[in-house]
Amino acid sequence: MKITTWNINSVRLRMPLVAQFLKEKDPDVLCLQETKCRDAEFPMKDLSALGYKHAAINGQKGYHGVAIVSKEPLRLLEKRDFCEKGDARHISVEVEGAGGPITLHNFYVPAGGDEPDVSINPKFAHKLNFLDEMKEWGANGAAKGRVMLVGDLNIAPLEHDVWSHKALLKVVSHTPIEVEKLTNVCRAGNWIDAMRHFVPAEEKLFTWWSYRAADWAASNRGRRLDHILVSEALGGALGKLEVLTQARGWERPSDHVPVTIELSE
DNA sequence: ATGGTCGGAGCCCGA
Repeated sequence: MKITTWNINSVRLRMPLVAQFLKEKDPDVLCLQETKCRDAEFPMKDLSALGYKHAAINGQKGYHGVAIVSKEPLRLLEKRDFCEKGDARHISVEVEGAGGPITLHNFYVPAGGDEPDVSINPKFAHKLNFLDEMKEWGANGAAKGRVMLVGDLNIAPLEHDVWSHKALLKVVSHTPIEVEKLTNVCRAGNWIDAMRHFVPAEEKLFTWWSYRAADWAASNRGRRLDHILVSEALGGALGKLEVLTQARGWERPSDHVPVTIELSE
């Protein structure tokens, strides 16, 4: 089974790229973040025509929004309102894997604004609170059984998850406090970093490149903001990883690229 | 030395 996570930055605008991706890579399940539209505006007809007839959608007007689409049936489990702000940042489903049902969580963690200081930046405080709640949620049983957590976590935790560790120490997404919070999330749920299972920690690994660079590929100032975590029970099922870096060079791209994992069971 | 660019909404905000 192939599962892809992709921050699409407006699913309506990017639907031609989604179609191109699905035709080329043929994943079983696609998890999207930043869909930026209400559920009624989600391009379900286009996706259905591509063979993705099953969907679980948690959208809102203009901001955030997550969705899971699939070739095989999905069972909606929850749309959890972390931090109780009414943001559409989580959805979970059950999907049938070769070795039994899998619980799949799709997250869009708050970006956190520009200033890494909770006393002057409420968006940063929201991000840290969101991560604390994720930690509690994982510690209280969410990571038990066959569970996968994917999405844009808006944190690049390791030194080689950013183009320059030193230059980004005070830049939101790579500050020590955020890295510590995400590390605590992983510890509390015994989550396995599936991407780093395949790519050694000493190797650069990015999923996002800013729109502000004149030439994203030449400067290659990327960050690994998108993640795939699996519970211990799925650790042995990890088959293959593909980060589709070239998608950043497509016509009118998202600033994030699709990340696909294969599960053997 | 510190902009630079997107998307969606509606002439700014969030990323």
